[in-house]
Amino acid sequence: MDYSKTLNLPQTEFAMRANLPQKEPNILKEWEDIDIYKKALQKNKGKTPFILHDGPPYANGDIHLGHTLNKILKDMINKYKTMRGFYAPYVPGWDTHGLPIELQALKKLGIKVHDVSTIEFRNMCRDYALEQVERQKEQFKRLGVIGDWENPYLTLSPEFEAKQIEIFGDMAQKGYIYKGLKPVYWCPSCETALAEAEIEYDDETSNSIYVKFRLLDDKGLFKDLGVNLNNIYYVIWTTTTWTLPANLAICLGPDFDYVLAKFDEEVYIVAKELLENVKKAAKLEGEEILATFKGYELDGQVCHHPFFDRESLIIVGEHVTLDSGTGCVHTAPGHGEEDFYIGQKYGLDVLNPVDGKGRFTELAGKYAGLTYKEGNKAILQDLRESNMLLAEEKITHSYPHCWRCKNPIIFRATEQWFASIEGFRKAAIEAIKEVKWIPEWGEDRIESMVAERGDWCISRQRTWGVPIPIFYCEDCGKELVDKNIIYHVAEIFRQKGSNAWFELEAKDLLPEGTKCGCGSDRFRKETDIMDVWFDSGSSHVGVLETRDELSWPADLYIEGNDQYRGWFQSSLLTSVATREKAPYKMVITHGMVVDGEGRKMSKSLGNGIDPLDVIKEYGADVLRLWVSSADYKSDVRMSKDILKQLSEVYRKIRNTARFLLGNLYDFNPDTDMVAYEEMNELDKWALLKLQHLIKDVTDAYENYEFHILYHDIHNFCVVDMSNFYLDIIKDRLYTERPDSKERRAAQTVLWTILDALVKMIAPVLSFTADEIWKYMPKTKNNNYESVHLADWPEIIEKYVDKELENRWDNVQRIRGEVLKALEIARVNKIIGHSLNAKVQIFAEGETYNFLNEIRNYLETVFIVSKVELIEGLENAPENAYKGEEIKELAVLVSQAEGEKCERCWVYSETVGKSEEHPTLCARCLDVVKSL
RNA sequence: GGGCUCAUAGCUCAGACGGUUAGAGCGUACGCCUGAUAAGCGUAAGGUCGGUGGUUCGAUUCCACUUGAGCCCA
Repeated sequence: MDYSKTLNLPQTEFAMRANLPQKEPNILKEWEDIDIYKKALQKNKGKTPFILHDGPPYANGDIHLGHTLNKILKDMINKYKTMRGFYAPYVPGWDTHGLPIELQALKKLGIKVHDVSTIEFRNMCRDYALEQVERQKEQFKRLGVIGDWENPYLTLSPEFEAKQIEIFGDMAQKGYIYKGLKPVYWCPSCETALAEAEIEYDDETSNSIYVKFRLLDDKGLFKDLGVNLNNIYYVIWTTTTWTLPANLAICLGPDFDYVLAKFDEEVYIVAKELLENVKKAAKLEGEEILATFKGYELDGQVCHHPFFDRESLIIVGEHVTLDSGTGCVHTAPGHGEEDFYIGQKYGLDVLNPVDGKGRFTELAGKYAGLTYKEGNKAILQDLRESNMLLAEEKITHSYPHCWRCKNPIIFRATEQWFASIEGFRKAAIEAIKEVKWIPEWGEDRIESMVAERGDWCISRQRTWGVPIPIFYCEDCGKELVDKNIIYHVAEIFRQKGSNAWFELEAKDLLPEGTKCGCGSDRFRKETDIMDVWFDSGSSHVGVLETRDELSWPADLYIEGNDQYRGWFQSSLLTSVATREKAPYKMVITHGMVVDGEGRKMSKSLGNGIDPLDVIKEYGADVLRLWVSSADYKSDVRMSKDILKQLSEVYRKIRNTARFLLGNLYDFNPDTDMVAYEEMNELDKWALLKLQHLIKDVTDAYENYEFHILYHDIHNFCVVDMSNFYLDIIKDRLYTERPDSKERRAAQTVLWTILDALVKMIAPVLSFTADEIWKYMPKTKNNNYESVHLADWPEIIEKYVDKELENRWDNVQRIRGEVLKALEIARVNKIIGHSLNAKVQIFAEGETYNFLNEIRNYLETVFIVSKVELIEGLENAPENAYKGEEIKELAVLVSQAEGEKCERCWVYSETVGKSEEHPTLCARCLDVVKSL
């Protein structure tokens, strides 16, 4: 007779092979069909809100692992919060303006900017951006991210633009917006500003010159040197002669040594390390070192400009290097970015003597009218004649060129709009302190960045963006910066979108009857647009304040650590400037995605991994598991090996769930549950372990430490379940009567565990959890369409029995010793399967007493056919295994006596006693008879 | 060059107010099972805690420097 038919073997349709790439899209479809996002919101309507505000990715290109990490983290948080009963709306967004989209749109259509009108071009950019949004949206959805995909936020939407303009208006009213000069890349032949992405580097031959600046004021530092001050010169080095008219300072490295080197009558100040370099260039020798000073000691001295009747200040800056030159850096804030920033610090003017065509203006005095190239020659000649030129050489170096006309470009100060940070810097730093930063060092990082940053240049000489809503009087040229006018423009944008700025004339954009202070009513529009960081930095208002389901401030922002300078900061600045508070209560940062060696992923290294490929091969749940597995506070690694490991872990969790499902095929939790009090110790122990797991996993979610719960869940599946509890209770599940109390008790435990487990993995393995959910038996009042709509598992305190835990810790220790003894017996061919074994345990003292207490569990827990407990170690034969960890214990393994029961595989001397069922043991006989 | 950050077994992570042989799981090797079966179980091997120096009776844990890596800036 085939007794296997009388066993309760696992049955389930839940497939062992996940086949996620095929299955996930169907689950997505179901979510969409039931509108799971709306349902989850509906369920928690009126409960405490939790607002995670999405940082908008840039709408260009396919998503990469960085997006993947970011979006899945957000999704795990939202799903967890939803299950905890929070009202957690998630409105994803996109950053849709900016240069890369301009460039991509042009490239895609194969046209040049001037081929089309501004409006046409802006519409093309918009179309391109929207196309990219749709593309990325599908990819994000495929990751299993749930949110309001039907209605995301876009920085190009009229409502958003209007809000942004209003923020600008509020800042303007508080006096934070001003116009100033700042150097930008400029092509004199195209007469246009260039962005960094529009620059190509090419070799160029230039004059490399060493110029003397005569000392005017030594601040008393050199008075003991016995040198005529008129003979002391700072020597600078430059390759852009034409920028000398704009020189306002000489910058030294604060910690470098500077020498006063005397050659004949003249004394030159240069960095000690570069003296040889200067001597070589100027063909000098035989110096006398009069003194050495640190750069910071010389700070504040004053020189005379080499050819203008003007001063040049000695300053210090960290950007000075000793790679080349003299260590004394010619500083022209109008012609260099570093020079500009250091100039801001020292309060220097931004002198700009060059016009848009690259010609010197009147500010350049005698050179006015010359092009900068002609100026190069004229200035050089003058320096030679006035004996201010110490040396000259020709050098070939890499120099920026315009990508369009291929001509060399210049750095030139132009008028730009700025947001003054000084006005609200203190408030910003106060606001930072009110925010919870994870990791904690984030607070120091952003604080020091805000403390040290310069003013925010918010204007861009571009087309695809939100216009700066400023007008200029046609008659007197004065700009009109007025909150009411700006709000008026905002309202027009709200109705018509920002294209209105380009479609309408100034008078139609202004409130009726607007007049300049000079009496004129004729105005022209500003042509610059805003920095895209101002766009996304306005999202806390543009999104949180415009949607009924959201509220300001956000509970959480979570982005990569590159956003301290980006979105975290731009959001903070616009928020503090207009609302005196941070727009977020908590900020979490994650690291960047790097390869298996910790190196950044790049095309050239060929070490990149495409999430879309991973989805095709493994499925999105494996990516989600990856996100949960890593400690995202530092950089997160990804490689083929890591993927392999993840899929193993996935498999283990899946198979554990599958085994639980397989043994619940005939279990109805509404009618078959066994009360805790009626369970045996082992079952109670399993429930105890589950309580620990719930506690640890919940804590980990609360602390946003997903890698902790990843390990907890995996360890629970492997150690507590697979290796121990599940292995042990197979016998009971399979061989007892289906409806016996013993089997129902085990099933009650399995069901309780599966129910909690599936909920706890749902935020991570969102697809798999829902698949499991579909197959598992559910109680009437917990029968949601999706696990994502279910409630979080609760800890049941009475299951947390410390004494039970100690006892079973002890059982496990003893089991460890027995398993070693069994393994030795296996190696010696005494047994194969552990059920072949009879185990004799010799013990004394506490150990013996304890074993005696749990005597009835021993066969079960060791999964052997027979255990004999014998008091007294001295009774153990020589060949018995001596406990390694537990000295009061020895184990002797032998082949079990009796016959192997055909049904339960336990060896028993009762086998053969029945004539009807000669191959069954007594226990199975009872069961079979009763069926 | 500057600011911030990271560095524990092949992998992902624990750990310690400084103090006995630094833990887990996976992977690997070997074995068992064939009633979780493209599964399951067992045993074992694996680390001079990135390097150097210092503080200390004692440091992987504290300090300094250094190497490699990442982000931002210059």
